[in-house]
Amino acid sequence: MRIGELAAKTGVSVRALRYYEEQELLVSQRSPSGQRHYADAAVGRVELIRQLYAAGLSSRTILGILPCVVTGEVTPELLARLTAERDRIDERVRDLSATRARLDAIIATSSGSLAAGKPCEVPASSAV
Amino acid sequence: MRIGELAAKTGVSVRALRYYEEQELLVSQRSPSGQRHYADAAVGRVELIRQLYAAGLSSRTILGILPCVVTGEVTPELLARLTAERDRIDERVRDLSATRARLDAIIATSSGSLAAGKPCEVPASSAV
DNA sequence: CTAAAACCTGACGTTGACGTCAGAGGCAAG
DNA sequence: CTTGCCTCTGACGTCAACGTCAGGTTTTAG
Repeated sequence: MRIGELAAKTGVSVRALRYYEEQELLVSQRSPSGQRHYADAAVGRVELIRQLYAAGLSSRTILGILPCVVTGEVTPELLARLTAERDRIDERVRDLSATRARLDAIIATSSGSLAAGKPCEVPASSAV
Repeated sequence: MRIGELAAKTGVSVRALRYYEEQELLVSQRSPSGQRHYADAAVGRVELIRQLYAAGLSSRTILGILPCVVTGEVTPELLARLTAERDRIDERVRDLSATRARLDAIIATSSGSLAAGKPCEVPASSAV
């Protein structure tokens, strides 16, 4: 398939796909005229790239761990990198959960108060 | 306290603190000569700002919800905003957890294989 | 055959949260 | 008083992940 079709299938812009190739995250076969052609597997590949971007990894980092995610060939060094990224994600989830709890506490108390027509109060932990 | 001390206490750069003020996230008393002075409460305030930034909110969004997080005064509109941001965080946590699981699966199988000296294999869900 | 649609490369523009530098003023210690 | 650190206000620089535009080629539909 050509780049437009891949873009349509993945919901990623054509520009982004060319950017991924520039970053060596994605490869393509070139036709004699220079047009990019992709195998069906490219769809999954792009989705994987998007997922890792969404997890906050940079293109540089993704480039580092992509080979082993794709092939399963894992050197001890790659394993360390994977573990480091997993731990970073864990930490991020903890941070997000803490923030979520903080917002949720405000939502819970204030929506209750609003419903009851009472003045709003908020837990001391939020008072700054 | 002056800006350098606040920076030291919060681990945030002086430049960042001035940026927060520019974004109206943080206020300061000015001395006659124009120097910024902060109350002790500013430390907690800066930490709150950092937490919200870390949760992926923009300065614009933080500006929108800060008043109610601080004072607990919540209008229905603010409540909607809070809820929207909480839901965004939830979604983000789900995405991150999915990615984490994917990395973890690779880590688990490959580290086992490495220990056993066997060739590495990876779950089909990861093969792209 | 021809026009539209898709593709190419190259290069500059964008956005957010600051970093960094210039030039000038403020403030406690010796 | 002056040395040295802190602070001030601009204002330009940075970085990532693309967006967008220009100018030209290729493919496809009729």
